[in-house]
Amino acid sequence: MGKTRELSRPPAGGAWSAWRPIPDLAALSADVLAEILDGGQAFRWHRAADGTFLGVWSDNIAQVRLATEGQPEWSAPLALEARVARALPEYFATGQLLATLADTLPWRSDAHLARCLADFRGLQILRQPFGETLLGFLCSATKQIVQIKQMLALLAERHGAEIAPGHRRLPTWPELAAIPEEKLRACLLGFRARYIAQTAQCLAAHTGWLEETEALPYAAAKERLCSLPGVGEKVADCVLLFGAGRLEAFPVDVWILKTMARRYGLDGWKPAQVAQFGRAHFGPLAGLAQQYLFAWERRQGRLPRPA
DNA sequence: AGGCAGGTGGCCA
DNA sequence: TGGCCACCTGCC
Repeated sequence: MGKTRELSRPPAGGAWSAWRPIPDLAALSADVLAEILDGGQAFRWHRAADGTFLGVWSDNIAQVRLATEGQPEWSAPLALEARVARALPEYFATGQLLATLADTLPWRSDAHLARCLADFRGLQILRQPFGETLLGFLCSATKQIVQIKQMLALLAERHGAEIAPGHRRLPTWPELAAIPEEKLRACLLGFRARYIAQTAQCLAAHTGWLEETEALPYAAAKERLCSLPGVGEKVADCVLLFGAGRLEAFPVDVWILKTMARRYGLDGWKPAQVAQFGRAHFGPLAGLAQQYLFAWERRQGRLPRPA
């Protein structure tokens, strides 16, 4: 194991820093790490054959892997090392102490939730850059993770600034506003290209709109997000959960609909009803609970797996 | 080979 | 409110 790791070629990006532990992040299983980085929260992490993940967010690039004891560790291109070191704690939301928080979920009265928590201990909700999270979930309509990743990879490759040799960030919203819809469409976006183009125009017309929205309380922030073209309740909740740390957001998509029907007997319930049930049953950490439920169903093979 | 896909918006009763 | 359908097109 150690040998193949040493023999495998480092990715592009020039010289890479030495591996260091991610501070304040407890040991994880490989399954849980994969759920965090490649389970539908973020779409710019790619797993190499040896299990190492390579990801980009804002102007940051990092590799992440598990040391032998399961301790997550990271490495960055030397030129970005200091910046990444600063950005990592926020991105992994290590200040949230979710392992402790998760204990306040109603697992004592919910046997299914209890086994999800036990099996995926350490599952973390990322705190991604708000604008990039919005872009990612605008791409997500009726697409699976593999394809969303493909769209964003193309957007970055063709329209994003280079941040290290061989690596490009996602285009910013001001940059997106300058791209004709046709060029967006060419990045495999399909009808989502129009949503992104129109949203970019909205944002360009209102400087500071995103930053203000991110700072608003949950309900007000969600309402504002839903006023953007292509953003409905589900997308807004995903953006707030994965891009703003609003753990009370409980996105309801077709999969959570199936999961809740199967595990909680909610057959035939409509999305709005399931959302209300979720908030009432799971409480202020409903979004975290949801991520555990997803992890469980994916392992059962009831959810599409990322490539 | 052809349907389907991790939503949203618009239109109709 | 509630249900239905178009929207793009790459992938299994």
